[in-house]
Amino acid sequence: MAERYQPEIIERKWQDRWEQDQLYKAEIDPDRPKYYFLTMLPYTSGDMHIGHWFAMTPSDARARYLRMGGHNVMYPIGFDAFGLPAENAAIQRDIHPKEWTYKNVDNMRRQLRSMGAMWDWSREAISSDPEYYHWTQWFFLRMLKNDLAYRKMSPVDWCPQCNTTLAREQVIGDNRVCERCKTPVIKKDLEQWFFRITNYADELLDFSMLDWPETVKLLQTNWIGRSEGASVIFKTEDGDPIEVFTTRPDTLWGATFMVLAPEHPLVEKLTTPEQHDEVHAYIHEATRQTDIEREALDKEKTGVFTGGYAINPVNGERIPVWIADYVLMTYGTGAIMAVPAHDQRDFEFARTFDLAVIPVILPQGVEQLDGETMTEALPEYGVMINSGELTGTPASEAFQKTNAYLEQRGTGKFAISYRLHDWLISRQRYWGAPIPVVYCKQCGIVPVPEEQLPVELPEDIEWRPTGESPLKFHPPWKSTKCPDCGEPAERETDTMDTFMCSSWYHLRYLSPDYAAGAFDPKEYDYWMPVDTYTGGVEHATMHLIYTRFFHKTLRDMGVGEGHEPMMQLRNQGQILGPDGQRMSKSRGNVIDPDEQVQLYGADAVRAYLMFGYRWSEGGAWNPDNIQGVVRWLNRVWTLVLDTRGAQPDKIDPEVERALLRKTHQIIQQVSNDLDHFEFNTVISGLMELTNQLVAAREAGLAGADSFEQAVEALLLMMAPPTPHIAEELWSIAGKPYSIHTQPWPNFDPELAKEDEITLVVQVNGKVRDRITVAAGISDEKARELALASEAAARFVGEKEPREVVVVPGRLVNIVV
RNA sequence: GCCGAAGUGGCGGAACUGGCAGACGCGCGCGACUCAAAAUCGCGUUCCUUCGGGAGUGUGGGUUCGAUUCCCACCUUCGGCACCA
Repeated sequence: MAERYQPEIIERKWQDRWEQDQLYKAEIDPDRPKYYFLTMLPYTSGDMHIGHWFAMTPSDARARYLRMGGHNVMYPIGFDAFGLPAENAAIQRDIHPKEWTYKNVDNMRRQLRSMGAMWDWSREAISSDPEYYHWTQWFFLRMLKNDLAYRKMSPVDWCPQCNTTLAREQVIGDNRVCERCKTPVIKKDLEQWFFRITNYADELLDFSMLDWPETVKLLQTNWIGRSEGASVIFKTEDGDPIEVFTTRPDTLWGATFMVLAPEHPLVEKLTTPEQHDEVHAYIHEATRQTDIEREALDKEKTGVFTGGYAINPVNGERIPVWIADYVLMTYGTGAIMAVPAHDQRDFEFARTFDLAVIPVILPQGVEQLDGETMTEALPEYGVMINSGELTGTPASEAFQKTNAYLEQRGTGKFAISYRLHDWLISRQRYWGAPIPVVYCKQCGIVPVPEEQLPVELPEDIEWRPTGESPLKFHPPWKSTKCPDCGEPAERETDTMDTFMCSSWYHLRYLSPDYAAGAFDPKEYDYWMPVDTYTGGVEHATMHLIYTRFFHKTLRDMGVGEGHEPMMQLRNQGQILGPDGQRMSKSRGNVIDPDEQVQLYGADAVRAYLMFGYRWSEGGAWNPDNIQGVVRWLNRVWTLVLDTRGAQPDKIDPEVERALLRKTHQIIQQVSNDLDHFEFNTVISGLMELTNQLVAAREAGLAGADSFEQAVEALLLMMAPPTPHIAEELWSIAGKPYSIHTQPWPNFDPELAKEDEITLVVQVNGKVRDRITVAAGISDEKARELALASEAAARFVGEKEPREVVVVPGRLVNIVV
C-alpha cells in the first residue's frame, strides 16, 4: 500500500522548494501579457484571521490559473502598519507601537507563507517603514504644491479629561463617553489638513472604464451624492448673507423659515439676548451627537428659535431663523431654507413648532391646498402658485425658470452640491506618517523640502496614560528650524490618516526598494494599471474612493498615467464565527487559521473556503463541512497512487468515452468558474471528475491513455486551488517540475459534447414526462415526441392543445 | 434613520440569458468490509400522500405557456455611514 497523504510534510517541502527557486518572482517580460493581481493588504493586527484566508486564497487560485493560462502574473503582498491599534497596544501593554507592529509583521509573514500562495515576497512593502512613508509624505507635498491640500477648522471628538482626540470606536454608549475615563465627550475645533477630493467629484462618478460590481458603483455614486439645484442668498435683517443650497428652487416662495446648523458661524450674531441661554444649551447637546443620530428621519424634531430673522429674497417676507441638529455643517452650506408645504422634514418641524405652512406648488391631480390643514408635505413637482410673477409656471419649466429669475435678480443661480466632502487627513496621533510641514512665525506654513524627507518619527517617546499624542510633548523633535528663513520653528505634530498610506501601496509594490522616487517608472509602465483587485465590500466608499482620487491627482501632476488605478474589482464576503456572529476575541468565536492548517493542511483549508461558501457572500464557519474536502483530497491521493484493477485489454469504449466527456466538460466549467470568481463550483466540478475517475477505475480503466489524460487534467486543474497536493502528485506521477509552470489543460468541445439529452415534457407548465433523445433533435421532432408521450397525454385528456412551446434542446410545454 | 446586499432541504450551497429546483458536499439512515470499532466503499435522503398525485426557493400580491430568476409591497439578517482598518 502506498504511503498516506500527509499534508504537513508535503506542504512544508514544496513551500521551501518554491521559495528557493523563486518560482513566484514576477519580472518584466515584454513578450508575455502582464497581469497585476492585487488583493487588499492586511492590517498588522497580530494574527491572520480565517477571513484573510477567505479573501486571499481564492484570489491566489485565480492568479495561478491566469499564470497557467500564459499571463505574466504579479501577486504581491505587504502590510498596512500605521494606525490606532498599535497605540492602544502601547497604552494597554506598555509596548512601543513600532515593536508591536513589527512583531506582528513577523508572525503574519509566517502565516501568509503557510497559505502556499504565490506571493512575490521580493515586492513586500510596509507602510510604517521610513522608506515607505518618505513617499507618503512626498505625495502630501505634491498635493500641497498643486493646491489640493489646505487647512481649515474642523471639529473632532475630544475627551477633556484625557486631553486627546477620540476615534469613533473610542467613544462608547448612547451617552457618548470616553472609553478610558468615561468622561462625556465634547467637540473641539482644531485646525486640520484636508484634500480637495470634491474637485474630482464629477470624474469619480464616471465608472465607464471599470469592470466593478454594480453595487460598489452604486454605493460610490450615492456616497458622492451629486444633486442639481440652486444656490440662493438670503440676508439677515442686519444684511449678513446666508447662503443656502436647494434642489427645489421652484418652492422658494414657500420658504417660511430658515434652519441653521447649530455650528453655523452666524448663529452667535443672530441670537437675541432673550434666546441666548436656550440656544447655547441646544448647541451643546446637538454637537455631542453623531451625524448619524442627527440625520435620522424618524426621530422627533428638535430645534430652537434664535430670535433673529432673515428676508426671503423673492417675496421680501421676514422669516424666523432657527437652529436644529438635523442640519449638518458638513453638508451643503450648513443652512437651509425650510419649505414645510413641500418637504416632509420641514413640515414636521413646522408642525412641531407651529410655524407657517404656505403651499406654492400644485401637483397634478390636486385641486387646492390649505397650509393650515395639510397633513403631510407634497414633494412632487407641479404648477407654481403663490409665487409672484412665476405663478402659473408648469412643472416642466419650474426649475429652470426659477433659476433664471434668481440669476437675473442676482440673488441666486444654478448650482451643484455633493454629499461628498473634502478628505480630512489630519490625525492627532503618534503612529502615523508625520505631515511634513513646519510652522514659522515669519514665513507661516512652510513645506519640508523634498530632500529633507522623510520626516522620521522619533522613537524615544513617552506614553502618557492619557493617550495624548507623544509628538506634541517631544520638544527636541517638535522644535526645528524654518527651512526658508532658518529661524526657530515648530513641526506639525499631526500625522496622516492611514487611508493615505493605503491609497498608493499598489505603486510601492512595483519597486519597494526604489530610492529615487515613489516607484520605478519602468515597473509602472509595464505593470500598471492593476488588472484585478480583490477585497471586502466594506471598503466601497472610503478606501476605494480615496485610491481612485489619488490616482487621478497623480495623473494630473504627471506622476502617473491612465484614468483609473484598478480595472476589475471583485468583493468577497465575510467569514463569521460558528455562532453566525462576527468573529471577535471578546466573543471567543475566532477561528485560528494556524489551528485549521495543523488539523487538515493548507490545501484542505483553501479548498474548503472555496467550496463551502459563495465567495461574494461568505458565511458562518462550519467545523464539520471541511470533512468533505479532506475526504476528497484523500480520494485523489489514492486515485493516483493506487492503480489497482487495471485491465488494459478489456477497456469498455463507452466508459472511456464518458470519462473523456466528463473531463472536457469539467475543463470548460472550471475555466469559466475561475474566470468568474465562482470558486465553490470549481471544487464541486473537480469532485465530480474525481468521482467519475474512481468509477472508471472500478470499471478497469486504470492505466489506459484516456485515464492518464483525465488524471493529468485533474491535477493541472487542482494546481490553482490546492497547489501542494497537486505538485506532489504531479511529481509522483513522474511529470516535470513544476506543475505551476505548466499550461492550463486544453478544452476540446468535440469530446465534451453529449450524445443524448433529456427532453422534458410539460403540460401547462408542470413536468409530466422525461424522454431521452439524440442531442441534435429538431424542434419539429421534439414536438412530435412530446405529443406522443403517454404520460403527458393523460393530462392533456380529450382537450385540443391550445399552444405547444418548444425550447430547443430542453423542453416542450403543451398548453391546453 | 439613510445607502447597499442577502434570504433555496436538518446544514453549507448549485441552478449560464425566464425553461427538469436541490448539482457537489456535510449530517442522517441502511448495507458491505471487520471479532468489534474507526477509516473506507455502495445505496438512499425536500415535505406530505389514499402511491394517482399534491405542495415547495423569507411573506403577500402581480406579469408569463412557464418565475429561485422579472415587477410591487412587506419581514428578517448582514455591510457601510467619513478618526477601526
